[in-house]
Amino acid sequence: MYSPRQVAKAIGVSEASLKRWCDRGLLAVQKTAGGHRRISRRDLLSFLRGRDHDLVDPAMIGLPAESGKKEATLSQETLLAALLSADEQRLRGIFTSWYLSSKPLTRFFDEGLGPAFQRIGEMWQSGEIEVYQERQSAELCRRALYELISLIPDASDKKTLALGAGLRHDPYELANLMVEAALREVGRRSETLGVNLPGDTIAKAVATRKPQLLWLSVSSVAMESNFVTDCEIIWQACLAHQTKLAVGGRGLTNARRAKISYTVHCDRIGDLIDFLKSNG
Amino acid sequence: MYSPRQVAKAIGVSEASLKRWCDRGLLAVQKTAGGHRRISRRDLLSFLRGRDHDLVDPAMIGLPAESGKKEATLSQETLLAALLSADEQRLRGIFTSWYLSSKPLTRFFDEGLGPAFQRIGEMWQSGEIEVYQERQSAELCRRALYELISLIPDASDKKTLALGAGLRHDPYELANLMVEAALREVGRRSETLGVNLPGDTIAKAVATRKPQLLWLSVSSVAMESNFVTDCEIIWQACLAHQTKLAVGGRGLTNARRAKISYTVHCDRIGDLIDFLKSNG
DNA sequence: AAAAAAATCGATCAAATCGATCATTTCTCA
DNA sequence: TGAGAAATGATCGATTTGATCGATTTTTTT
Repeated sequence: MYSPRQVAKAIGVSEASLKRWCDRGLLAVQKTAGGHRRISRRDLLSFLRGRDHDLVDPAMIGLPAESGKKEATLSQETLLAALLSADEQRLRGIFTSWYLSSKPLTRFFDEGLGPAFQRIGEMWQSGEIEVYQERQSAELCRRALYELISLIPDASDKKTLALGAGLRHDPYELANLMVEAALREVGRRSETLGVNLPGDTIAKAVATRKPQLLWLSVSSVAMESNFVTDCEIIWQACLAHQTKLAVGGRGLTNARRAKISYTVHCDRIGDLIDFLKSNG
Repeated sequence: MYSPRQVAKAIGVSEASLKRWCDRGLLAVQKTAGGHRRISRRDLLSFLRGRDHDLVDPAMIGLPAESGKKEATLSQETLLAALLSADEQRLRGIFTSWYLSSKPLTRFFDEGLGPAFQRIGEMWQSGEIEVYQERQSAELCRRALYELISLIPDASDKKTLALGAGLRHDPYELANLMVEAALREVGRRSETLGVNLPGDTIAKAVATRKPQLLWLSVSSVAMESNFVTDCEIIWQACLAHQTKLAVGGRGLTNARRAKISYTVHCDRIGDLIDFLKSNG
């Protein structure tokens, strides 16, 4: 069951109008004991059909609107299905409906999308799925993330800048995009430099752009010694420009962490956001 | 979604005229439950594309100031400047303004964007710019291309499918996105599998999805022998499923071409589109 | 279970849009 | 060129929309 606010956001009208439509009988509603309107998925759909209203996304049905713990696991299966079947429409629907639910994106990333891609990675390595399915999933996900980012209003805080980057031989872009979306959600200006970058050019970027934060995503490390050297160069640049260095990612094992310097380590994207909230 | 007033101001006509155009079906509209007209961005842009109205006030509909179609020129300097300064807004403006100008996207790609990136590649290798600038340019370009693709109306031809892919150790994604946009412009359904793909999984994708066309973009080749083997595997799969194999890209030298089989070689994206027009 | 936080209620009001009408401008073609 | 047709822009009262308010209900936290 959806609340008037959710439906209003989903189809891009004001809450007031939506309530009036309900009261006029254009959209069937059920009421709670206390008199609050609740709209069932079926009624919403038949309303959209009848009005030819494929406004924001008809795939809003993709995600249950219930709250509770079932939702995380549920959305994971839905997510996996959409990703593996290369169903772009459905995937975008899942993204936007999460965004519209006003729940923090970090939860979606840390408990939904991240685990889903971890699972896809396992399936790929075990041969359950084809490599191209993994790649196309990532491609679709990237598109959905770009769309999501564009949905989030521009940063309120124009001054502080956060940069995201990935090191050499580390092609996993999604983490950076998720971080960008999460940062933008909390009103930070954020840009993604890209992946597969040598350490010294990241250091140059820090020197030139002088970000308040640099986010380094580590998913795989090709050569251990290069990794440590790159991190050291970056760390020195961050020190020189009062840039905070946040590191994280599946590839950042404890052993590797011990060898490098950084301001903060974040296992999950939520950790990074929490860190920013408490440290300016 | 835009209201008639916003759109009227944006293109500099009276509200009354705009409403009449909607009612005559020249501009697709959706109506709210209360009967007010709402115009989607995509519908508006495809309307503008077919007529010679210019965007008097692009800001009215949230487009970058450079979105007027009169400004659609193929100035490489402008493109380069926008890319190297990481000016996303400006870049998007250049893209949309070209799209609105009704000139074929292939020209924009073959004479504008492609050469610009060739130039950026040279600047990167000669040390004129930093690696991160090259990567961020590509990142911004990817975003602009995604937006462009989403602006082009859905494929009219639902049946035929074209797939795009890049081989192992070949991370250049932009070509595939440009091809996807160009194919979509001429009404073809098109998907991008991704880059850095082994040959056998591309072959599997052909077997599973049975596309009418497979586009293989070659920008760099790491190991010559792998390249030839991969191409052969793919070619066999294409033969088995009546899939046409189109190859192209800067990395496809004459020497390499001689060693592989394919249906057609395309130096430019325009060549690929021309080939499709004459060969079903 | 109680308290705190968040969401929704119903009502009101200014602003925007509706459809229709009419004068004016632009286009078409003899 | 000039008459008729067609499109445009301006205006009207009626309706719809979006924003806001304090009071109430729902959800979350303690």
